[in-house]
Amino acid sequence: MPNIQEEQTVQMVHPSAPPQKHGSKKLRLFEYLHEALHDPDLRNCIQWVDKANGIFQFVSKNKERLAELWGKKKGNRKIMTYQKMARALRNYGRTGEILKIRRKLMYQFSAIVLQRLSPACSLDNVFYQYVQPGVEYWSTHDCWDNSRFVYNSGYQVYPQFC
DNA sequence: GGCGTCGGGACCCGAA
DNA sequence: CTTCGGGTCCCGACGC
Repeated sequence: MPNIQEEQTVQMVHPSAPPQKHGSKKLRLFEYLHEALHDPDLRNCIQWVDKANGIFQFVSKNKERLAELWGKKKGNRKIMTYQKMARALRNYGRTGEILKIRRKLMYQFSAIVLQRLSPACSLDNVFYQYVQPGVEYWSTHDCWDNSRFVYNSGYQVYPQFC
């Protein structure tokens, strides 16, 4: 099992940092999506495909609604659209925070993010998600095997027909 | 054609 | 005042 240990402590904000008002930290897109995934009212917009591995997907019909909510939450001038939101999502591919899965509207939280988002979640649940801190991840392309969820490295994220 | 995806690039805004 | 992070907005191109 990979050792995803104290990444958290490293990322921790120093106590010397100025306190946030009303707990109003800057909400990150992936945090919002994770929240949305646990909101029953948004199940027609976004839903888990494989919760244990952080794989989720947008619902084609209502993905714009979720995008709009996100845009409002951020107080953007123009209305947020799925296309624009997905642009931000694509940038996560470079940092490895969220990876694109070669399936329609499907993405995956990396293990570190997943862990940061739900500390209560045991590492056992994500043990075969292979994300190492400091390693670069190139999203999509040449990393897909049609028959199953497989990444560049040959990691199998979704054990189905093995 | 429609829908989804991709990535460059300019720009914005709040925090450092 | 400048830099930087994290988007935001627009766009052309491409694949299914």
